[in-house]
Formats: sequence, structure tokens, C-alpha cells
Amino acid sequence: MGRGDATPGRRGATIREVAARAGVSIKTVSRVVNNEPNVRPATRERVQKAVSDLDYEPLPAARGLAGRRTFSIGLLYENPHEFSYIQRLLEGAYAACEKTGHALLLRPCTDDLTPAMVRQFVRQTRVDGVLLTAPIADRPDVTSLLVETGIAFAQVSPRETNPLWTSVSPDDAEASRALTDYVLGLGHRRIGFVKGDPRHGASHKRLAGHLDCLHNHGLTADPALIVDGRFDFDSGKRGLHALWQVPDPPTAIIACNDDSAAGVVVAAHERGIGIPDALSVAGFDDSPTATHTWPALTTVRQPIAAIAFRATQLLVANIAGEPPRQETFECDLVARASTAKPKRLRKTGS
Amino acid sequence: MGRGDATPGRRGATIREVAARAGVSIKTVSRVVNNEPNVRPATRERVQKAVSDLDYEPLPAARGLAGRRTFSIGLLYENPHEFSYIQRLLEGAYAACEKTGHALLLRPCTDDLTPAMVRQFVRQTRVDGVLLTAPIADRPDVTSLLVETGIAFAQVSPRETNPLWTSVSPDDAEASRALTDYVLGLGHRRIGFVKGDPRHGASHKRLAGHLDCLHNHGLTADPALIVDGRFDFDSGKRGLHALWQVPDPPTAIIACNDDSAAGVVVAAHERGIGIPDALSVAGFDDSPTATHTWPALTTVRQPIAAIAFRATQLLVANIAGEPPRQETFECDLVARASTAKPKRLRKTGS
DNA sequence: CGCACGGTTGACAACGTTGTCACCCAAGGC
DNA sequence: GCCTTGGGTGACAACGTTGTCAACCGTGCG
Repeated sequence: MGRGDATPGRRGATIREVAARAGVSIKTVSRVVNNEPNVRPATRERVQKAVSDLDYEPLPAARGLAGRRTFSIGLLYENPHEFSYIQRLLEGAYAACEKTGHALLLRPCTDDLTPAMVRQFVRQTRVDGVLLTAPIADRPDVTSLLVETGIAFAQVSPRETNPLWTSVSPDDAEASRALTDYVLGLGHRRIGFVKGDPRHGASHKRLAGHLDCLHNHGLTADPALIVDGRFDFDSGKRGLHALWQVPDPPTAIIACNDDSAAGVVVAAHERGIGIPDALSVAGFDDSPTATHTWPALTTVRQPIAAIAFRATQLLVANIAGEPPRQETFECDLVARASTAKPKRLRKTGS
Repeated sequence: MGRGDATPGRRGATIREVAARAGVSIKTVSRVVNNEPNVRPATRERVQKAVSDLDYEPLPAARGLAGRRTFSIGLLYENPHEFSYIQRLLEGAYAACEKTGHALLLRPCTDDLTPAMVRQFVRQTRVDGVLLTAPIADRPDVTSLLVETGIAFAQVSPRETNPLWTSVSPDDAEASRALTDYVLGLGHRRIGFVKGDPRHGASHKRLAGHLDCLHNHGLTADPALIVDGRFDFDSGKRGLHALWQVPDPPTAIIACNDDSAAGVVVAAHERGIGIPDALSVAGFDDSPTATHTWPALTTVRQPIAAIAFRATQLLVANIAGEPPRQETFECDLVARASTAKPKRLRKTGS
């Protein structure tokens, strides 16, 4: 196979062919394709016709080699327990990239991510910018590396925002307040809380919102009702067992995400605790899990695809010279069958 | 910002710097890096030292532009209802790519995928090969486009294998036989079956294996007990409702994947049908859903990450000149609490 | 009428790598 | 001892695009 064999369809048209067809230089084609100024309207039109005639699209690899931009952005994520979360995130980021003509390069990470690994990634791929998802978004070693190397980035759901950096988050504290308020409104007074992975900002914000809401209602939180969790199903099960050993167990449990709430539900079933009669359960995120458990979970819908979409948009804008922005998305309470008014009579003790 | 500004760390060393340090030409460095023959051992060592000293890694974009290979492979997938499936698939494919030094480029697709879209993808990215996952793996227009353009590909779980193409699949028929055999062994004789998405080969193979097993046991399948499904939770719910309207309803239901099995379980709960006392339920895949429902689902573990890993390996080997291979992976029966012996007494009729 | 100026355009180098080809040299055959 | 052979090596073009810079316009001003 020689170098110049033109397997039909494999190679697209090049900028030279477009230039020849339009009767201009390749540089002018480049100008038109990149929407640069100083091209006469008539020339621009002629080039555009040639472009569409030949179905020309610039080759990203060549662009990246020659120019400053590669039209690609990287997505760093740590595979969480909740598969649907990263999948919906990916969906939003991909949609935004497709719209702006950028490629999306995935970089799955693990807990032992080092800045050197991030450096290798940006060097190899030459991405124009990077999307950092929680909990990587909160790694100071990663963010400072990116700042030093001058690579734009956007944080998705960081623990805290920085006016110098682009970030997009759900309003976790408010969502948690709303959920707690709803549960209180049903009449519950002893509410258990299963925390999330402490490396995620969302875990802290959701707990803070919960405590805040209790406080607003003139209630004080019982520390015994707040137990550790890790966002996964098993920690939900452990959470229920722990909370059921408390002398005066809760009549409702809020878990920091739907997967752990599902764990609470299943552990309750196993113990013969009826839901929602003997125990109300609520989660966060409105993942598929929320509707696939029985009974379906009351939860707070986190528009993660929209958040990722917006973060990608803002990142691209930031690369183009716009100032960084910090945005917050509202969450919607979704009441389902896993929560109800507490029954008057209930047995206490272990 | 001028062109030559050397922001520290942003750019890695180039082949020219390595060549200068090793006292050879850039071509020799290229030979060493690409493991080509005809380099004196002493020279090779010297170059390798320079490479590691400077932490040199060839730039994929430049390689792709100059050479025939881009060291990247594409993954075409249609976002299924089951998020964990694609996530585990991605995990396996990424692991294999990392090992062989390839980049993995995602291309999420929808039902309305056209060959033109695939062509644009391979043109733009210049991937060396493509991983086709079900149901895209069975699209003749896509495969013939790839054959025409001479781009290597591997099929994951195709409907049928082709000796000329690389493919890796679970042994769906055998897995289904084993599952049906297990359910029959419990004593069930009327077994409902909720089919999967008809576009997936797995759906047909799983039904075929089921019928085959019934036949082997000298039983004939009741057509009324075989209902349509789409691999999603809701079709599982619909499946239960449909099967419960049959005059003599089944004592066990096999659904074509765990999500639809979860739908069967929840619909049964809603109707007050006890599981597994009044109804046994089983699924396929051993997804997280299987352990997150109550009771936990009996299912067949499909090693999808291993399958994707192997498919990627074989694809890379095929690109390197190895002949295509077709491989099959065994699945393991995982018995859990959702299946049990049928109770003698049960009410019949609607 | 000449000149400065800004919009328009193109020639050319550069990006970092691989493919091609020519060259050099030592070993082996006659 | 000469010629062939093939391993080892490097010079150079090529890949497809963008950045730089010079040149070419016509226009408006002095």
C-alpha cells in the first residue's frame, strides 16, 4: 500500500482542494473556516460553497499541530459508584462539545490520581481545556498544575467556588433544605441522615442544608442520627443498621444519594421494617435507582446533564477569552411513595 | 503571547531534543520509539536513555498527521437504558487501550445513526480501528462502510459472527439454558419470559437458549408466556402485568436483563405478589441493579468489562496484521433470593 | 496629485512526526 | 581483491493546517 492510495471515502477533502476549487489561497480558506475577519463577502461565499461542495472539514490533528487550539476538551472523572451520574454528565458534556465543534476526550481516574498524570494527559492530548468533576475538582494539586500551565478548566460541583475559576454546581444546600423541610412537613421529628463520600463537596453541603433547616424549625439535630456513608448502596444498608441501633430510632431517613437510599430501603425490607409505614426514606439525584426501588424514592432531582452542558459551554467561552463565571442550578423536589406521614404508634428499642 | 513562549511544563520534549541529546538523527529516535528493527543495540540504549531523561512521549497528533497510524481507536455505542453496561464496557476498553498505548475516542450514537455519521467520525478522528457495540455491531450499512474504507473493527456481542471479522461475545444461549435449567430444577413448570430489545442479538439468543432448554426437558413452551420487552425497567413492569393476565400465570419469570427483571419485581410488589414465595424472578447481566432490588436477583453474570477488554486487544492485534478472531466468554449463574421453589398452593385466574 | 492607511490576499515557514530513499560500511561469495 | 548484499543511519519531503509577514489594493486626506 503506497502512501498516496486514495481509498474512496477514507480521506476527506483537504484545504488545498477547497482553495483550488474556490480559486483562492489556502490561507483564505482557513480564514473563512475559522470565521476570521477581513475576507470580502463575495470571496467568503465562494469559499463556503467550495467547502460544502467538497464536504470539507478541517482535520483536528493538523489544526492542533499547527495552531494554538486543538478544539478538544478533556473530561477528568473518577468512576463513582453511581454509574448513571457519570453517564448523564457525559451526555451533557458531549452535547455541548458537539454543538461547539469540540472533541471530548475522556480520562477516567482513580483515587490515586497524581498531578503528573494530569500533566501527561494535557501534554499528550493538547486539549484546550479540562472539565474537572467532583471530587477531582477539589484537588488543589490538580488545579494549581492547570493554573501554572495556563490550561483553562471548569469545575463541576466543586466543594467551594473561586471567582477566578469557572464552575457550575447544583444548589445542594438549598435542595437539602427543601427535602428536609418536606420531611418535617410530613410530621417527622426524628430524622436520620446518612452522609455521603466526604471527598465530595455535595456531601457537606447536603448535611449543612439539612442541619440548617432543622435549625430554622427550632429543632436541634441529634448527633446519633447522623451516620457516615460513601454514596454507595452498601453504606446505605450499614446506615440503616446503625440508625436502628439508636435507642429512639428515626421515623425517616435521608440518605445523601439515591444509591445509598436504596441501600436503606433494602436493609429495611430485610429487617421487616415497612416503608413508608414504619420508616420514610429519601435520597438525592433522582437517578434511575430512585424509580427502580420499591417503593419509589422521594428525592431531589439534580439536573446533572444540564449542569455538565453549561459547564462545557462556559469552559469553551472561557477559552475564547470570556471571563470565568460561577453558576448554580436549582434542584426539584420529587415526592414519591417512599415517604409518608409517620404512624402514631411504633415500637421503640432495638 | 508569541508562538515560541515555553510555558513551563506545557509542552513536552520533542523528538529533535531527544535526537540531539542522544547524538543521533530524529529518524533513529523514531525507530527506537516505534520498536523498529535495524538499530544497533548500543544506539538503541543511548536513545532510550535520552527518552527517559527528557520524559519524551511522541505527540499523537503529529504521529497521526505524518504516519499511517494514529494510535487511537473509536468506540461507537448506543446509550442503552442500562447505564452500568456501557460504563463497564468503557472500563474494559479503556484498560486495554491504556495497556497498548492507544487513545479511546467515544462516539455516543442514537437510533438514527447513519453511515455518513460514521464516515465523518473516522475521517475526523482518523482512528486506527473501531469498536462496534450491540446493536450497532449488527448494522450492515455500518460494517460495509468500514469494510469499504478499510478500517479495522471489532464487534462486541453481535447477533451473528463472521469469520472475516473480529468479534467477542458472551455465550448468551448457554447462559440462558443454564438459567432456565436452574429455574426448572427448582420445580417451576410455567415460566414466563420477558424478551429484550429485538435489535440486540442477545435478546434472540437468550430466548433461543430458554426454548432449547425447555425442549431438552421434554417441555413445550406456552406462547402466551413469552412477552415483548425492551431491556428497560418499564417493559419489565408491563411484562408482569401482561403475564398476570394469562389464565394460568407463571410461577417464575425470566427477564432478558436485570433492569427489566427489576421492573417485574416492583410491579409484583405493587400487586402484592410475594417474591419469591408467589413468584420467582431472574434476570441477566448481574448489573448493580441485581443486588439493589429486594429481594436480590438471581441472574447470570456477563463479564462485559473482560469482553470489551478482549475485543479491544483483538482489534489492536488485527490492526497490527493478525487475522480476525471470534471469541466467546462463559457466563456464571448467580443464584440469589429472588428465586425459590414454587409453593404448592396458589390461586389461579385473573 | 502623492501619500498614508486599512482592508484583503497570498507566499511561506512552522508544528512534530513518519515514509522514502540514498548513503555508508562491514561481511561474505567468487 | 572485487563485487554484492544487507544492516545501520540520516537527509529530506510530506502530512494538513495555522501564524507571520509582506504585498497589493482602493480610498481619503493633505
